[in-house]
Amino acid sequence: MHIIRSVSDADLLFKALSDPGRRKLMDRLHANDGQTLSELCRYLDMTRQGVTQHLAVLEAANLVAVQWRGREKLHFLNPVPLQEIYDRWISKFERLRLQALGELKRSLEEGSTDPKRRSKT
Amino acid sequence: MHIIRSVSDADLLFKALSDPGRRKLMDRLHANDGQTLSELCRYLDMTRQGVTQHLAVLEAANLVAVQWRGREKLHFLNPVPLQEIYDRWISKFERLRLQALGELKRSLEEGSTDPKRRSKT
DNA sequence: TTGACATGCAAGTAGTTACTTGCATATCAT
DNA sequence: ATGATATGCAAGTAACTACTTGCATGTCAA
Repeated sequence: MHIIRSVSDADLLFKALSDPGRRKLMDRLHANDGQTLSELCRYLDMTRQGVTQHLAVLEAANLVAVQWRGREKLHFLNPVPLQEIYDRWISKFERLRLQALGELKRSLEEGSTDPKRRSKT
Repeated sequence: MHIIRSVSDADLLFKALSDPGRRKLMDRLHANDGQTLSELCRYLDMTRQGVTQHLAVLEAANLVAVQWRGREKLHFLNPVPLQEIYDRWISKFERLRLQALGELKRSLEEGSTDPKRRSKT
């Protein structure tokens, strides 16, 4: 008995990026934006339907936008959601990282105590 | 018949971040680093075992490090892998984003053509 | 030493995900 | 018009994920 799952923007975004095939599609579009479905199929070892479904996930996460040209579907990257990941997740933890680096440096200079292993006094 | 799934570092990392409960744990640790398992359990509406398993995924992705103090298991954030996401995924697409902003600005100033919707001539 | 606390390990399960196959539809070129 | 191309939609399935329950183990405090 699971409770219902959240479907926030962040969820769609991280879920979309959690598959190596989808990340590969992002990479291929980064190398050459605006490719058709058939073109993108060449890079992945699966059926066209599989690729279609992966692209649909990327679209749902707003990482890829499509534009029709006749019978062809062109795919374009939208880098904005990635920036949101940075703002929400990377930059927030950046301070912590620099702080940890500082502590490491300091403890190395002082020569002894590991900053994480201080006793409970 | 699936082929075997990749288990690269990037995969562990994105998979770890793809669950809202695990992201919540990261947030709680960000607010207060070094909490025990029992403390972290208070924030999530699931059994201790569920939380344990989520923390194990974060550990496997190297996002959380543990340290034992008697019978208590303390959890500490490691922000370094997040930086790797930035280097590999965000910064790479940053140029594209700025470029798109520039094109948008230009096309707004010129007043007419949407840069993505140019005809095939 | 005993009981309460903090945690681990193993097995079971419902729901989700990542595919597949098969068929239908629209567009382009001749 | 006809065939080749580009794609969509629906249903089926194996593997995976996110949990749960039950029991075992180690540590602390009186």
